[in-house]
Amino acid sequence: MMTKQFGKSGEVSELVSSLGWMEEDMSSQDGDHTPDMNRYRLSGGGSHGPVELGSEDLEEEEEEEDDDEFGLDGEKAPKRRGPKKKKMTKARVERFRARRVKANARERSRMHGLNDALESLRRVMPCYSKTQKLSKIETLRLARNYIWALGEVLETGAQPESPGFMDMLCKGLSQPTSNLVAGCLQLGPTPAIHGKMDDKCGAPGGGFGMLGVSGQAGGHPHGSYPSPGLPSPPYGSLEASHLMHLKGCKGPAYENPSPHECSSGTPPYDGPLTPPLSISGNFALKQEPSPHEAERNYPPHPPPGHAAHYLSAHHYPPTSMAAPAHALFPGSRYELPLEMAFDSFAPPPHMVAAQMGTIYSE
DNA sequence: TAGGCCATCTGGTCCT
DNA sequence: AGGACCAGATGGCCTA
Repeated sequence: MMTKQFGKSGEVSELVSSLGWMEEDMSSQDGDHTPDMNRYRLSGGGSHGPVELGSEDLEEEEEEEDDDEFGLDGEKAPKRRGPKKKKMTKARVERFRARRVKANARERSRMHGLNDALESLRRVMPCYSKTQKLSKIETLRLARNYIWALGEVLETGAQPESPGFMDMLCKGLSQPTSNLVAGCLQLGPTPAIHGKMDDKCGAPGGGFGMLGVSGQAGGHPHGSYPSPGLPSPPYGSLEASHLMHLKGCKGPAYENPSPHECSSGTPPYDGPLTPPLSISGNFALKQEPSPHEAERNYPPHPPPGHAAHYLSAHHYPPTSMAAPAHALFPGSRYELPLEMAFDSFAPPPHMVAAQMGTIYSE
């Protein structure tokens, strides 16, 4: 591996020159992460890095041709099979570098495209905030749940403000994300959210329903996760006793879909989170394409019929969440009257369906 | 300070 | 040969 020391002056100069081409490469990039780039030039300690592509590679290749018959302990090793490696001439090294530089640039832009797509996904999630971005994994999980939940709405005519809706949304999400979603979905029809959806979750001073979720003082069974991006806790006043209990409604659909689902550090879903109180009206959010999307000329959404068909045919997440959600939320589990719990901002199901048509027909 | 999240580089694999 | 995709490695930033 990279156990070789830079002892020879030739190697050092080669290293310097190889840093030079990196310099060129990086300066040609968008520059957002220039500090990050520098570390690759300077570290040289990692298992990767431009250093490896310099003359060292060249020398290693040449040495290999002489030495690779011998193992580490000097014993005769079997001859390497396959075509003999071509000599790394200067020209080949240069071509290799150039290709690597291009590949890096492509990979960067590919990942940027992926991030753009993720960002546009965030914007159609029930809880979108510029200041408090969902992580990638949470975005995907919430998207899955959202599709599932909307499918339920279309399929069964269930109320999107029904008790199960938020449970479906929060299924498998981390506690902070669940709290965030819960807080967002309780936004009332205030100018703060009508005016701008870019920071719904951060709408200060009300708009939130009177029923908090996982209140700081005592609310959530798993503790409170005040979200940094939230100016004030929108989830404040609901007693823990008003929250659903995991045991009460834990069924097949509430089990974590797969043991791998939360492998990236997110705690496994271990209970229903908060009582769904209202929907913030994100359904009515008309999305504007991001600059990147506009550039890319994304194909149009499928027609409403297609969407409805898809949702109805696949209204469960593609994992083991197989039970109809509405079957899992029998009756009221809340001690508060519905008229208190659901604010008027929640769109009725037919509006939801209509809005889905609007979204898909854009 | 540990842990989570992220951007980036890199080499491997598959495909055209 | 070259591009797309992927996963591993690395280190920075942020937060509890």
